[in-house]
Amino acid sequence: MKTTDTEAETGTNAAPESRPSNFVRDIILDDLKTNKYGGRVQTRFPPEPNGYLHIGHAKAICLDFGLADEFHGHTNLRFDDTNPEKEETEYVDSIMADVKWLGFNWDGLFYASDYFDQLYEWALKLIRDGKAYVDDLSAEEIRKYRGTLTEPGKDSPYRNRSVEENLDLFQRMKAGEFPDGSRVLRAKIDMASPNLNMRDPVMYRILHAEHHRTGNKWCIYPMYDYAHGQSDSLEKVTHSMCTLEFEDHRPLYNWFIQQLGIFPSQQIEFDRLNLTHTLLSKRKLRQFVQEGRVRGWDDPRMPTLSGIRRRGYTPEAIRNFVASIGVSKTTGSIELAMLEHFVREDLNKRAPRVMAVLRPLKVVIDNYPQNQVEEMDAVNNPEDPAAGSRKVPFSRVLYIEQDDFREVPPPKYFRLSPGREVRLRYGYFVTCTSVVKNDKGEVVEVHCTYDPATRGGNAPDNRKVKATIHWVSAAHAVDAEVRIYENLFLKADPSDVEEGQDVLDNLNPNSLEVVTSAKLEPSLATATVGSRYQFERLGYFSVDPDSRPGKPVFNRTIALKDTWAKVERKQGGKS
RNA sequence: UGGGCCGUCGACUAAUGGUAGGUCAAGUGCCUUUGGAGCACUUUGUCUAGGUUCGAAUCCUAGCGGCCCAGCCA
Repeated sequence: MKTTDTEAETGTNAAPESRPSNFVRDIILDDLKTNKYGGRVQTRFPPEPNGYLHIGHAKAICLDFGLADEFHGHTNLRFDDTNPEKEETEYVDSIMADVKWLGFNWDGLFYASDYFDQLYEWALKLIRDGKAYVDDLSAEEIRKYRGTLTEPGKDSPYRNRSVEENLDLFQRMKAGEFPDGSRVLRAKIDMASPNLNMRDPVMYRILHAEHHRTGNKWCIYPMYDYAHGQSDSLEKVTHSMCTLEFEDHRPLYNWFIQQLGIFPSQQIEFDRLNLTHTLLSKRKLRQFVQEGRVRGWDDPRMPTLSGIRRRGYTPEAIRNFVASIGVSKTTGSIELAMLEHFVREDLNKRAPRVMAVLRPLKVVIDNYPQNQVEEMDAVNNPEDPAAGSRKVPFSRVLYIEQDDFREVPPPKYFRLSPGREVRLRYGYFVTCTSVVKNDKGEVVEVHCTYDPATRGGNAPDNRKVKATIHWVSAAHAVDAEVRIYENLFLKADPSDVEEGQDVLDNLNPNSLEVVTSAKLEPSLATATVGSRYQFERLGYFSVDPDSRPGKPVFNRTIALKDTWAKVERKQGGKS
């Protein structure tokens, strides 16, 4: 297993000693010390191909691959494809693409369905050993016989069939002699166990369904509990990490391995990722897609890896985020702000700066020569001198952001207003002299004068201005569509719903805002799909695949921190 | 109300019987040709009650609180 080194990774591989410890690493360290597995570390990432991967899976991926990597071990990608009714090749493909994008390469590529023959042989063995039996009870009867949380279950009347009869029936189940749901194969364990998973769990069910890989070869399919541990064992997995809800399954995981006398993989459970303002449920996400609440699995508002990739998040940011949140067994919820911090941190280092105006307000510099155009020098990235500089055209008519002008400036507002001088970034100092309004009284044009001595943005007399604002030359501007996203959920906990409502009622109706007439500096005319920029003073933006020649489409990845917005909020909102 | 797991700043997480620390968030100041970034500083924490111990966030007991389990899903 190796991580794929992407851009600007030099020196960011933190020294192992500075890595915060966690209980999973401690277990591995201990196993290494006691030579439990001959010094070997083998993990696996085992998604079911029934949907797209989301940020929660990123935690598992980073853990599975990262821990193995740390101890020079190996990691397999294994598709847990034991339920043909839910699984599709489309999902297999997207999962592989997402894992690679995150920066990981698997050693072995496996499918639980690779093991169907072996699993079947092992089932025959368990039957012969008197550890499994065919049950004719219906699903509902099985539920009734199972008992409850507080009452023990009852043995099925079919529990004590002879080995011969069980063998015959199970082989005929496989041969397709019985309809779906008519019989199951169950492990014979303990109907009175306080752990419901041990009350004779179902091993095989009859499903006359086409499997995305094995086609119609099988009409009986193993259950998760019967397939997972043995799959781990077959791959000689040493540390099988999964989420907390499988804790109660561990005794069963161990039981099958023990009865079969096969390689003893060990299951270790950790807390799944929960993020505020975010829903991480494949089922719900699928519903959003199917009901058209979002544009697809890769809608930039989705917490899927394909969604956040399209939005402009980087794999490095996600890996840093996951590393920072740690691993434990406490059930909690991480603030979205934490994720956003790592996205900004990474983008700040790598994203070239450009000037773009989202909501244009026309500015005319009255004393600037009518047809003059100057090429101003602009730094591409103040965080990265190697990024160099570019030329940006300056002329008499410009666009600035509507927010950067106020006819009546509120307290602490430093930007342009009548009589005030500000700096046009990389341009000149300009002073507002007058405004033009439409019949509704709205300012539609601002007139200024400039000081020719301040070319580039510095005054020879050292006078200061309190604000620097960005601009785009009207004659040179590239028109663009910009999509601005808000959280899909305004509530920190999306599943906190009123009586009789569901999460869909919590969906933020304003999660997408499309700005159709943004003005970009001309260097952006050739921006390639997927490339990321900082629009100065606004945020980070990336080029969407919907872009067409001459009409780029940008997604706002995330806004810059906005101290003014905070000040304004404190003052009681916009005036 | 049976079983399992878990309780450390607002959030996440470290301290492995010996100085309660880090990151995010929040706040203050400095700096600034991005009200960005950066730098410095600050606030707030061991669920409760007993016990063991020279010493407890850590071990024990009880209580309280949270999460998970009654699919022929994973």
